[in-house]
Amino acid sequence: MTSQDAYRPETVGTSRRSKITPEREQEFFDAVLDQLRSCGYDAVTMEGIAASTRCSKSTLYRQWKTKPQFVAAALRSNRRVRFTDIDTGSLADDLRQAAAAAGEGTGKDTGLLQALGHAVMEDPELKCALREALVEPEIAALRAILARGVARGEVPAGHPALEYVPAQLFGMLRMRPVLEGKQADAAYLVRFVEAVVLPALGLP
Amino acid sequence: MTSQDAYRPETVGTSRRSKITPEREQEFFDAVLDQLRSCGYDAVTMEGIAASTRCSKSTLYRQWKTKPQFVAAALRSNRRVRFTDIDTGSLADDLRQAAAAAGEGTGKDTGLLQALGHAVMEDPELKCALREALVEPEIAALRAILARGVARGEVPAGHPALEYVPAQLFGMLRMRPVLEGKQADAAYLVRFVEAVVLPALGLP
DNA sequence: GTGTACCGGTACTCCACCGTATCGGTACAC
DNA sequence: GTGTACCGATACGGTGGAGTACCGGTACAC
Repeated sequence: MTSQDAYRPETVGTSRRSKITPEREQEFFDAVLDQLRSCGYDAVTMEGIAASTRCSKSTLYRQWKTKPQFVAAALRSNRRVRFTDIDTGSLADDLRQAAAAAGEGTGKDTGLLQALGHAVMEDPELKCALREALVEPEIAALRAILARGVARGEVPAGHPALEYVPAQLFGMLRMRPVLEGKQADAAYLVRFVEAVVLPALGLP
Repeated sequence: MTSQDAYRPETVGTSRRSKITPEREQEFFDAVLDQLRSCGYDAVTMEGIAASTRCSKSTLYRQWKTKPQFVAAALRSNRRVRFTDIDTGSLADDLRQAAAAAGEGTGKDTGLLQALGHAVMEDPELKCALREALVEPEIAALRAILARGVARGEVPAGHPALEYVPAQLFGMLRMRPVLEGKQADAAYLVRFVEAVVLPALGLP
């Protein structure tokens, strides 16, 4: 009953059948992701999402055939890379910035990873969506940062610590809440990079 | 097995005259833990456990009032420390051995942590059981290893990398399956310790 | 032999959710 | 105005698991 005039003219004349605007669709996805993060995969129910977004179950099932497909679509909508535009010219500073950026979104992507941990094992489509939405883009961006550092000669190619850098960052992000009960914020991750990652790579 | 010291039905007021032997009880717990690891918390059903252990639901509900309490009891039965008896006299060797030991049980405790990730947020008893069964004993043992190294003067007290060692080990254990799709086995973890942890601590 | 207390089995109620079907209302096309 | 296609609401069938209730069987104490 509110945003009915937010519509795209160029899609009207064609065969656009759904009256769900992209903005409305994003509301559905946001509700799914919020619920995933706060209560886990099994707590995401079509009825719950329908109620919290004030639409009907029918509407959801018209757009997505099953719950896993719905959740997968929500994940894909979340695809965004945090580390892509980091390039300070110095590997140490790049890694500090990456750590800070990872700490920014704390409890968001990490929570999704946690929530989907086991659901992923039963639905391949979900697994695929999770990987391409959350895991691979971040890993690729981090590897690019490292490759630039190697190309500049800051670290010798094939340095044994190189391969562990992405897993270390994500691991700390993931494990601090479990071990210490505190979120791994930007300051914590930057300290970690300076105390462990840089020394292991032979950087100041 | 080996639970007589920590478990005595006749001394606990709750257990009346149960005919469930400790060995039989452990069968229940093992079934719960297996199911947890392979399919997640929600996949653990009282009916399923009863069927797979060829007992009746009634029997389970006579011993444990609810499913979360049952799972918590299973977790507590799993309490055992892997790092306690590591003491080679050298911090580097201790850490190598700890890494190897952590890799041994790969996919066991790690799987449990993963499976209970979100269920824990709704049941405080479960959360408590998880922490005291899996998290805190291992952390304490690792900290003891590090403290001995500091006491021997191998690493200066207050070295900034010290506080991250436990989280690093668990983080790698947990993240490699996600990032690379492979289990973090003992060889992988030992390589990690030698490539990252020891250099960060200033050890050879 | 008798009593007791537990075990296994099963049937049951309750409830939540998935996914489908139906219906009235309404925005837009023509 | 008329038609069409979608939306929201709601009701429904089906499934599956949490707990409960009840039963017959049986091991053990005395």
